[in-house]
Amino acid sequence: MSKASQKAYDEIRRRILSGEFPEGSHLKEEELADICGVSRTPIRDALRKLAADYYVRSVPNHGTFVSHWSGEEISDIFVLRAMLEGYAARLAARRAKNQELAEMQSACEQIDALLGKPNTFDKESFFAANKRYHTALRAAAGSDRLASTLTRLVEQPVVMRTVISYTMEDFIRSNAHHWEILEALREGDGAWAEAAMRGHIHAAYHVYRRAYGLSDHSEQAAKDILTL
Amino acid sequence: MSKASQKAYDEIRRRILSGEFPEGSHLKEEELADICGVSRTPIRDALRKLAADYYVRSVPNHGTFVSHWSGEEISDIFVLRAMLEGYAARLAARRAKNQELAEMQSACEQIDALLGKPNTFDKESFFAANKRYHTALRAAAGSDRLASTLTRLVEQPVVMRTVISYTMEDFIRSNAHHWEILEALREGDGAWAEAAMRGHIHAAYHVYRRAYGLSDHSEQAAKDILTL
DNA sequence: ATGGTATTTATTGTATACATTTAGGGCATC
DNA sequence: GATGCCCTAAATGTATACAATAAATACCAT
Repeated sequence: MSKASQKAYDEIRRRILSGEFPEGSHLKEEELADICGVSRTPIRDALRKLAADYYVRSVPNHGTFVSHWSGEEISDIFVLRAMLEGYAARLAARRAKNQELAEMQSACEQIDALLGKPNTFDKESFFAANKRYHTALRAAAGSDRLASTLTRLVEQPVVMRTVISYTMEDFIRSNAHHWEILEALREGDGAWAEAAMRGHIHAAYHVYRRAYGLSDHSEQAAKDILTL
Repeated sequence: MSKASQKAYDEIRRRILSGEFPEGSHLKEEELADICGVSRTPIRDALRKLAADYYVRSVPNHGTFVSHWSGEEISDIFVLRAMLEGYAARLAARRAKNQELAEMQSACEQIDALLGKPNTFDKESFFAANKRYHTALRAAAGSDRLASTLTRLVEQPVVMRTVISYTMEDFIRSNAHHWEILEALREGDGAWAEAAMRGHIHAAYHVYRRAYGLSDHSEQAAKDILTL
C-alpha cells in the first residue's frame, strides 16, 4: 500500500483499536476522508484491506462496519492460534537461524528489564516487545504463508484487550514462557517448543476468559483445544 | 464486492487459473480494464482482493504480479490445510446439522454418479462437487474464521492442478474418503473424522508431489505433517 | 567509450465528478 | 387507519482526469 492508503489504514485501525470507532459502527467513506485528510479513493483501499484483515466487514451497497467479536469467534481465534503458533514453534526448532534467536532473546531481555522496574512498567512497551518476539519466531518458522495467516489471526483487538487485562503475575509468567520456548528452539526440540507455545496461548486465553466472561458455547470450544 | 468489481475479480482469477496470465506476469490495470470492460477503479478493487486471497502480489508503485508458488510454499499449504481441515472435521463431528450432512451426502452421490460413467467423466464436474462437499463440511464446523482461513488457503491454483493430475483410482479413493468422513460425522466421532480428513489431504499432497516433483526441502516439510 | 544526469514515457496513485442503489418518509388510495 | 407506492436524500459504486513515481533512454561531459 502506498502513502495515503497506508496513512488511512493506520488511522482507521488506530481508532478501531482505541474504541473511538466502536463495534458495529458504520464507517462512512466521506467522513473518513475528512478525518484522514485524503480523498475517498485511498479510503476505499484502506477499508478493503481492513476487511481482509477482519477489522471491518463490508456489505455491498451498504458500507463497511466495525467487526463485532462474539465469544465464539474469540474462542475460535485462540484455538486456531494455539494450533498454528504451536506448529510455527515446532518448525522454528529446526529452522531458526542465530540471528532470529538473537532477536527473540533481545525481546525477552527487554521484557525482563521492563518487569525489573514495576513502577514505570507500561503495557504498551510489553505489547511491542511481545510482538517483536512472536514476529521473530514466525519468521524463524520459515513459512510465509503460515506467518501471514497467523498475523491476520493475531493482529486483532482481542489480543490487545488480553494484554490490557494482564496482572503483573501474568506478565511474569508470559515471559517465562518466552524464555522456555527460546530454550526449546536452541535445543532443537520441536515437540517441547510446540507444547510450551500451546501452553503460552492457553494461558492468554484464560486470562481473557476471566476478564470478559465468555459464553457456554465458548467454554465448549475452548475445551477442543485440550483434545488436540 | 459489487457488480463490476466482482466481474473483474472473476475474470482475472479465471485467467490466472487457466494459465493465460502466467506466474510472475505483470498485470497492468489499464489492460485489465479493457479486457473486463470496466474502468480502473473496480479493477483496483479486484486486484486488492486477489492479493488478499494470495493470487497476486502487489508492490507499491510497481504494480501487481501473479503469484509464484515455490515447492516449499505448496508443501506449507498442504500441511496447514491438513491441520485446519482436520480440525474442522473434528468440530463438525459434534456440530453438524442434518441439512449440512445431507448436502455432503448429495455431493458424494454426485461424484459416485460421475465415477459410474467413466466415458463421460470430466474433472470439472468432480472439482465442483468436491468443492461443494468441503464447503459444507466447513460450514458444519461452525467457525466462520476457520472457514474463511481455509478458503483462502485452498482456493488456489495448486488445488486445481492437483485434481488435474488425478488418475481414475485417485478419484475413487478420494470419494471413498468423503464417504468415510461423512460416516464419522454421523457417528459423532471427532477423532475418526479428523484422522480420515488428514489422510484425505495427505493423499492429495502425494498426488501433487508425484506429478510436479517437489524439492528436498519440501520433502522435509511434508514429513512435518506426519509428526503432528 | 563510459559514466552520470536530464528527459521522456509508461504505470500506478489520488482526487473528483457522476451514476446507481437503497433506506426512509410522505402521500395517496383502499 | 393501514398499506402500497413514489419520491427524495444519503450513501456507495464507477468513470475519468490529473499527479507522482520509477524505469528506460538519450545526451552531455569527462
